[in-house]
Amino acid sequence: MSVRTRFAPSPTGFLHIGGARTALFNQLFARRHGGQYLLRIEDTDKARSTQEAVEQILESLAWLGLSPDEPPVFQSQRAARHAEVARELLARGRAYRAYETPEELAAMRERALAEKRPPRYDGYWRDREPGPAEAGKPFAIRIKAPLEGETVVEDLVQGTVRVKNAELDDMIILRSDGTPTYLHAVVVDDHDMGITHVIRGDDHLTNTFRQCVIYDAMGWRRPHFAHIPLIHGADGAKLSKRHGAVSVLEFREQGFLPEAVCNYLLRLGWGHGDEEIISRERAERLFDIADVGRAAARMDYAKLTHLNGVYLRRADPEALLPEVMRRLARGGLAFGTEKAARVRALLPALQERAKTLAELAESAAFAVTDGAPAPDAKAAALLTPEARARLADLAEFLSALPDWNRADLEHWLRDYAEVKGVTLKEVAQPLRAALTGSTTSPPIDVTLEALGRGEALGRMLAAAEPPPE
RNA sequence: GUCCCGUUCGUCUAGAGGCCUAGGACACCAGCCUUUCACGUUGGCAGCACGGGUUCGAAUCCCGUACGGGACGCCA
Repeated sequence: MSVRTRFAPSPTGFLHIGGARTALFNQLFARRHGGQYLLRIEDTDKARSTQEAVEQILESLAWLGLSPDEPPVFQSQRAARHAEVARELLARGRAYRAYETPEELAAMRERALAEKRPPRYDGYWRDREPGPAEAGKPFAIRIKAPLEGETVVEDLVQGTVRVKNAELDDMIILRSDGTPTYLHAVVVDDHDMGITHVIRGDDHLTNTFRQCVIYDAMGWRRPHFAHIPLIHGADGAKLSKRHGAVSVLEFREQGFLPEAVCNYLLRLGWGHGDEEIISRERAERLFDIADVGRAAARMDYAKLTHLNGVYLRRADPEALLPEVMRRLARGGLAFGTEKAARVRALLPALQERAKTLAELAESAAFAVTDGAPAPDAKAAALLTPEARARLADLAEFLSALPDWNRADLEHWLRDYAEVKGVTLKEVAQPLRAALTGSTTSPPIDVTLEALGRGEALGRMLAAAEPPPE
């Protein structure tokens, strides 16, 4: 049987980074085994599910290259089927009608907790026929869990996990309003979708036993299960907003590359020897769910950022250009083709120095301003009266160059420094301050060339003037 | 309260009884490279949670303890 996996988020909010990893593992596992990776939107909770969330999840997955191999299944549209299976279980005597109201059950649970007993349903209606008093009363359908023995799950990640059936109670599979509960809907859908491997967060591990009851009652073959650990924040607690970015789209906004995010997520909880940089293609060949660790991993933004820098350096500058332009334009900088050309010329040198697209755009900003940006404190300190005089002199010297290209510029700059009896650094740093308003930039020859003769000389002369008081 | 799961440098991990005086990566510190910043490079810091077994030999196997996480809903 061909492998089929699925990612099943509920659209009650944005897709967070932990969900993305679950999706990634599902896709990689399916690809590794030549199978399909599907998506099911678990939107049975009408009150909390939103269309915006659905769209955000789809967009997040698409950005990460984790779009499913088949159109997504919407759980809410399968309600009739869920009810049908519940009725079948009832007909087969594997489930029964229970007439307690939600309020009564809540009271029972509270009492149990107060008496320090496990809050389990007592099975009151399990072997009882409804009497005249129940006629017309709403009822929920509960499944009959086995009373003796134990349920064993061979989890691909967690290993053999077993629980005594006495620990299991008869859970509700169909609510009194006819809608299915989560546990029930998942089993029916996974079965109908032909899911062979359920790969999900380990917060579902104990749910698995209860789902097995349904599989067994229907006589359905249980899928293989793999429960992967959750991602935690830097402090070890469940990942949440206060730890920084958690939404996938937030990472995109902050300028992370999808390949870098996936590579990072892959290495979180999984490793292949000492390899750190692993392409998607390679991951599809190497990934084995059995190698995933059993302990929760902590989100490390510093490492993600480093990895992003690696991918950014390797990226094709032309592919990066539109996004950099977009960010510059959004930053309120208007510019035409001439300025765009400067950015393009600078990009290869800039991308070596940036860790994120946000940084990249920021570092390119000086090229599209009108004249040099106002110097920052360090740059201003470099523009001493002496340095300004030198800039004027240097501008005159450079204006005489027959060609304006990087190689010549470097040559003549070195020559100039030697003639003046100063180090190249003493020439380059004030020049950098004049051109970029900053003490850091790509190599000075590259910067000069990218700005173009007119703009570069103009900025030098402007900086040569005494600063306004 | 009951049940389930986990624990190797600060973080992510390699490690499947001798190859481990525990390897790599990020972060951090110091040096080198250098026109700045990055990159690169050299070196450093730092870990098998604890206690018992088993064994000639344990990070690796077993048991307990501690600590962390998760589940116990007519939520998903």
